[in-house]
Formats: sequence, structure tokens, C-alpha cells
Amino acid sequence: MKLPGKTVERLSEYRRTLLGCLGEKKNFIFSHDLAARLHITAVQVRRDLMLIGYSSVQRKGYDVKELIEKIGTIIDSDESMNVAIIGIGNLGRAVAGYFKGKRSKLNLVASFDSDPQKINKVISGVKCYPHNDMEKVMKELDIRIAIITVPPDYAKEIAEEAVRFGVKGILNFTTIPLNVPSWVFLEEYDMITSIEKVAFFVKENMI
Amino acid sequence: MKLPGKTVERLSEYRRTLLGCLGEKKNFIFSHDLAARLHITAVQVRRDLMLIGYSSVQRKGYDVKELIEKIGTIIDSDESMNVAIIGIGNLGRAVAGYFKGKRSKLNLVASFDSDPQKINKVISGVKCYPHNDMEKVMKELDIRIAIITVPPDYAKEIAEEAVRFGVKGILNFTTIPLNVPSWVFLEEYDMITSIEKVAFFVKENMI
DNA sequence: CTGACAATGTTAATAAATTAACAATACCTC
DNA sequence: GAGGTATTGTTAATTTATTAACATTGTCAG
Repeated sequence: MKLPGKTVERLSEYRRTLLGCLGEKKNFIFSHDLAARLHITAVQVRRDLMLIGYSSVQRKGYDVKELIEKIGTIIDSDESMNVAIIGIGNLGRAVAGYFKGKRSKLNLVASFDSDPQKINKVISGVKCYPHNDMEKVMKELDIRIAIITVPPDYAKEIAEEAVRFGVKGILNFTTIPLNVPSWVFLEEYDMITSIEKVAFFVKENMI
Repeated sequence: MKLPGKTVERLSEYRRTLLGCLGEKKNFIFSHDLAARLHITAVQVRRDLMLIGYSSVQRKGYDVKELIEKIGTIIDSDESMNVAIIGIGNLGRAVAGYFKGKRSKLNLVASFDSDPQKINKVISGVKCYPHNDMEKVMKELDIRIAIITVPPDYAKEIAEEAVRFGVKGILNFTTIPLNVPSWVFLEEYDMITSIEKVAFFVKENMI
């Protein structure tokens, strides 16, 4: 199914919001309510759900459980997919934390680091392998997604290795933009940019 | 100066790339070279620079030093701006790390936490104050930007407090979408969404 | 039973962001 | 110094994303 990137992002957010609804025993939800929880418009919600072909129970809103499942059929893969974090420093551990207790199709199965202090220990719930074993471990565990949280100087090299060892998607948290072949999906996030952006608009608002 | 959000983000990236150029003694750069380093198009670079009114030395490309300064006059504030990190766990420390050794108009001047183990210690280069002192410290230090890296359950409350205590911009790294008054600039980043997005497109590419 | 309503799904309009196109211009070569 | 070239700045076109508009439909009150 061909979907705009932004819609995919929102589907992920819808699902988490809906899971929250289940927690509060809310079994039906209106588009405007779901929208309000995410600070977007109801039209956007309806449009996104139209794109994935979901229809509500008229007049009662969306069936929360059903919609969660529907979103799952769209954005989840059929079998689960293995993920590794490369560089298990502060940021790596923070990311690992997000996986804890989540049952989803995404399994965090390994982390890599070159610090001997960390190697072969379980850190933030995941075993840390030595950088030197990346090839073996990545192939054995069939790792498809790499989250790169290494210091900037190593980023390029690590990314190339990851690609060579079979990774099909990369989430890059370093400040170094990466090159990857076209068959690898790359998502980059740069914190510094976000911080400077906030600073810019704060400044502008004050003028 | 009124600029599209995306342009502001790229300006921040241009500047960092250009600083890298200075490091390698490269004093002039062509639009296509700068573009290549960031994996965007040369047109985009030229368009962005047009918006901020910068002109190159014809045929020699952009003067790196000059452009760095020009970008500074656009995105930096005149005086420096104080920043605090709320919640100095793994993620908070990772963010703090990005400030180290950077001389910029943004000063990370405080962190807050409620863990007694952390309070009054210097963590990742910044002093950690108790959550209870937020009002006093934020007002005394004139903190304008808050980076929220607390556990999700506290996010809303923390954000409200930060706004009440004078913050004008928030960068929210929790998975909880926040409400803020219109005069506060809010930027949100949700890691889980990014990860799920990567997983989705990996899946799609494989089909 | 029926009229009013509230909420949806969808098409059309608008806005934002990116890319293409191209004239202008300085430099280099011969 | 004339011609060719590489690069820019800018306008126009395209694409993508968001918002508005509205007909449709099931539900409920009376």
C-alpha cells in the first residue's frame, strides 16, 4: 500500500493514542476526539483513515480495537522484524528503553559497541555485542533495521557496514548525513537542528 | 524575517556543514557541493540562501566564513538564550552531550530531576536542580527553552509548569503530545514514530 | 414515523514545499 | 577579446500536504 510518509507517521501515533483509549476503557472514539488528543484536525484523521480504507460504525465513532488492528495490518510487517542499536551510550540506552515492555512486531535483539566495559553485558534489556562481531551477529539474527547512535566520527563507516551486513532500514541519530543505496530506507533525525529551530521561532515570536 | 520551518532546519544544517568545511580549510563552496554533503539538491540550497538574501562570489561559490556569519545573523538571537533540560535520564544526558564544547548562542544552564541521587550534582556538564526549585531557578536564570525528557506520565504537568515559569519554547521528546499556549513554540519528536516509519518502508520495499 | 442532528467519507480548493527551467554573469581559454 | 562554460538567482511548474466544503447516512427525540 502506497502511503504518504506523513500519514504513516500519524498512523503510528493514532495507534498509540488508541492503545491509551483501551486503557481507559474507551471503546469508541470520534475523529474529532482522536484529533484533539494529537492536536491535529479531525479532517486529517478522517483523510488518513480513508487512505487505509477504514470505515467507522456510523454515529458511534471508530471502534478502537478494530482500528488498532486495521492500522496494524497496514504498518506492521507480517512476521516480526529484528532491530539493532549500534552504539549503546546514553542515546542508545534511551532508545532501547522505548522497546521495553512493548509487544510489537519490532524486536530489539542486539546492540553493538566497542567499549570493552559494555561488551557481552545486557544493557537496557538487550545484549551488547562487540563491534567486531557485527557481521556474524547481524546475519545470524537477521537484523533488518539499525538504529545508529554512535559518535559522529564513526557514523559513515558504521552505516556502510550495516548495509553490507544486510540491513534494509536505518534510523540515523548522529549529526552526520549518511549515504545509503536506494534499496535501504534511511530516516535521519538531528537534535541540534530541532533545538536551533525552537530557538529561532522563540526569537521571532519575541520580536 | 519570516522563513518556512523547513528552511530554518536546513539553515542549521548548512551552518554545521560549513563549519566542517572550515575545519578542512575549504573556504569556498559551490551550491551543488554543499547540497551533496547534505543529500539534497543544489536548487534547494540556492533557494534557501535566496530567502535569506545571501549572494555568492560569482563563479567561486559561497564564501564559507561569510555564509556562516550570515546564517548566524538570521537564526541566532542577538544575545544568548538559556536552555534547560527537564529530566536528566539517558535521553536527557544524551541531549546535554550535544551542547558540550559548542560555543553558540544557546547555553545549557540547568537540568532538573526529582531523583535525590542526581540533585545538586553536575551531570553531563550541567548542574541538576531539584524539580521543586524549577520556578525559582527558571526565573533566576531566565530560561527560555525547555527540553523535556521526562517519563511520559509527567510530561503534561512539567510542560505546564515550564510555561508558567516563563519558558517560550519547548522541545518535547516524550511520546505524549503537549498543549501549549499560542505564544510558546512547540516542537515535538517521537522516536517510536520514526522507528515504525522505518519499519513500514522496509516492509514496503521488500514486497 | 419523520425531521433534525451529528458525524462520516470524499471531492475540491488551498497552501506549502520541492523541483525544473532558464536568463544572467563572471571566468577561463584560446 | 570572443566564445564557451560553469554557476548562480529567480520565476514558473509541479508535487505533496493540509484544509474546506458538502452530500450522505444512521440515530435519536418527539
